[in-house]
Amino acid sequence: MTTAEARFDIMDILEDRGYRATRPRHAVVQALYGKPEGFTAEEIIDELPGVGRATVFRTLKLLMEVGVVCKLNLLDGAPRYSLSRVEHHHHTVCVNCGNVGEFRAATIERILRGLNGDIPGDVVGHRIELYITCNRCLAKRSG
Amino acid sequence: MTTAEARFDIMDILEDRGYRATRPRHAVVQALYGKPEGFTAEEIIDELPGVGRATVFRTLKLLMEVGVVCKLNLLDGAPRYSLSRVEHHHHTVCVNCGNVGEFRAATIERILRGLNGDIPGDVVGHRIELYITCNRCLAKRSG
DNA sequence: CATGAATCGATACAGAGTATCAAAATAACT
DNA sequence: AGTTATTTTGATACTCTGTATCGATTCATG
Repeated sequence: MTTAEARFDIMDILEDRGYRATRPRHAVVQALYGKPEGFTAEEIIDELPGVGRATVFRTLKLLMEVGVVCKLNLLDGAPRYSLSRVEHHHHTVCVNCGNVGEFRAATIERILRGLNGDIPGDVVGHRIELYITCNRCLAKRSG
Repeated sequence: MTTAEARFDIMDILEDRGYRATRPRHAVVQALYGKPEGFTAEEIIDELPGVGRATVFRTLKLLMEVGVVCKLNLLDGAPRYSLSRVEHHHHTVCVNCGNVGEFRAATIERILRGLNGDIPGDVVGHRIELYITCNRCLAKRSG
């Protein structure tokens, strides 16, 4: 799937859910494609001076609602967003530079489902974050 | 371990690391023992009018540093703190009432360690949150 | 008890996100 | 195309969570 195609896919998802495919939303979605390793809301706001601050946050919230954007926290709690590439996944977060990646681990999903009896309630979801030092930061450090 | 003993343990941990066992810190630590299911910073601040806002946050940060308090986020991102009872653990968070619990799952730790080859970097830590509807909320809902 | 370091409280500030609301864009319907 | 109803937008003020600053206080030590 190319970037352009993917972008229109996302706009289609919004329209399918009854949201309008407006110019500001297009702008935000397009900006996200330049951020394969995660981004902050402020980054997007700065890159799109024509789009209001509130609209950027509203659009990110919308995209999270429809499942194409995830929000996560760096180790120090700083918020970071990430465009989802695969359906169900979890995140690696570099503790050094903050870059975000995705990974899947079906075994873990299975274990978490099996855990249900040990948990005082009904499991409705989960979140896993792997904190790493990414290869780029490792290289920089040794080089 | 009783509450009182545990409380002094925490103060000991602080002293062992070179921090002073002051009256405000005692007050915060004691307050946490009344919150077995998690708490917000604001709750503690309100309960301890004699302790300054900044000091409560400073103490929570200190306690996180020495590993006896964890900070986590509800599904909506609202921050919540939790006193740790066991060494390495993860959290259950009720999506309805926000109560926090702990669980351990050695199998998952093992899998995550084994994942190292599939991850573009060095794994330095992880975080797992199980979102649940807790038994109390289930009971309320059906009752 | 004097001295210096650690800690405190008050307060101002910062970062991230939301509420409000009038104006603009869009869709739907003649 | 023109009118109307609805959604969305941008500006701005505000909230919430936490931090920086700084003079005053407390504490450990000699």
